[in-house]
Amino acid sequence: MEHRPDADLEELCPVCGDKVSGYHYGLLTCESCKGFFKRTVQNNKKYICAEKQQCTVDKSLRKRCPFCRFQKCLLVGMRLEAVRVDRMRGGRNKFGPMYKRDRALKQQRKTLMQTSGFRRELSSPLCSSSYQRDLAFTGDLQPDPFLHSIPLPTAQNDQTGHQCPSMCSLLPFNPLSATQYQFTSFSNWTIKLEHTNNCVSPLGSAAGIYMNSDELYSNTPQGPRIPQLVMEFLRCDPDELQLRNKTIARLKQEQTGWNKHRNPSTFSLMCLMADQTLFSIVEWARTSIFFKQLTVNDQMRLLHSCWSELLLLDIISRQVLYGREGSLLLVTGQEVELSDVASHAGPTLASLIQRGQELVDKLSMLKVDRQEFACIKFLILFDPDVKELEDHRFIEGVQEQVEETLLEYTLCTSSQYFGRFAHLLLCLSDLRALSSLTEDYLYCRYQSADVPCSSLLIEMLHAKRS
DNA sequence: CTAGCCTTGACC
DNA sequence: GGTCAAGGCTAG
Repeated sequence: MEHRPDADLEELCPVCGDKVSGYHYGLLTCESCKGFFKRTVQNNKKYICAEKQQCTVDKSLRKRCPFCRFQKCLLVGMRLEAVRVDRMRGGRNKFGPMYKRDRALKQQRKTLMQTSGFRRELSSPLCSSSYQRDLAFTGDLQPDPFLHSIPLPTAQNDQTGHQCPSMCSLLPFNPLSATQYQFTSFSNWTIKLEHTNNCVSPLGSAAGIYMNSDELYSNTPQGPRIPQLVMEFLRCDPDELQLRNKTIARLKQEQTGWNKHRNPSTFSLMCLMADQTLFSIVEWARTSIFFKQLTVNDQMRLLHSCWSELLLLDIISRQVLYGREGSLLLVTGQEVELSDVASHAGPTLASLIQRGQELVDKLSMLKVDRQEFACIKFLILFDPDVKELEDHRFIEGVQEQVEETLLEYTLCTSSQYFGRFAHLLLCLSDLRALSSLTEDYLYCRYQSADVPCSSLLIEMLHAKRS
């Protein structure tokens, strides 16, 4: 891809939307906002807003309210300290390397977006309808002995009884809606959602997610410098052993009702495991950075939109990280031979398993690690294309931030392999296509009354179709 | 006061 | 010597 040095200038000024003339005081802005910011800081100007400090700042209205204009300059990340106290002209300041890095990142992202077709509208060409119709739905994974023959492992730290609440009740009412926050400090991270006039930020993104530049990376003495946000994602990640124990406890509880009649089908067991995994996914999201700042409505919309992608990623990442070739590692810790699974599945399910396995192979070849899976989960969750979001801008900002973080991480850990990020995005496209097919399949099974009732899985299946 | 253009000078 | 983000200048 050819590099055009003036490609930056195609962007719009984050303050007023005018044409960008270059990097000024920390980020790409237009000439007039550069001048305005300089005059304001150099002359220590104090403005007053005649309205409610919420004036629109765009190219035509930027002169109307300097107070709101300056607030917006700070909000988008213009740096006070880039204005020189001594007024010395020319030369370079400490932000030089930052501008350089930002240029490289922007260029790389642009290239990757163009080449990988990452955006959802460009991906998933096989989604649902046409492809699904070609695969005749033929029903069941036969109730076969291979799963039942493996004793359920013993749960450690046994969990107490299970309830099956709906997702809404799992997401507690959030007393402060996102837009009501001024600042929400979280670890080293600050998510800024309203105007404020003192922030520290290198290259603030549109959502206003700010970090202290000294705290961008973890300080591991050996090995690659891991971006701090990746460490935060890892911290949010659920513990595999806990999930295993919860699932086993749930299955054992369900088991008490089985013996009276006959064993449930393998498919029903799989649904129960998926259902329990969904609970853990909701719990993960609910307690995760950024997500817990959203309104409950937005939380529900995001989860209803991406549950199957997260569910599949959970299964697939387990195979990549802990699995053995030729076998399927279940969330319970049980291992079943893939050939057994495939031979008992109908053609639709067999084809889904086949495609899933191909994705596992791809990701295994890439040696995708826990850090990358953790980032990908956030990429999936914060999907700005979801309809009717209340805080679309914030969600879009998180998405951009996570993309940048994942790109940085891949460059840190495998600089010799430049296309890693693009490969990961391509795998994500595959995952999206596959999850859509899987949803269709599950919905068919649900309509045939094959999916066990009163489960989160069913709530999710309904959500997108209602 | 605004904003477009000019000058400067450290860094590559 | 070229680049480009600082500060400076000035008509409107």
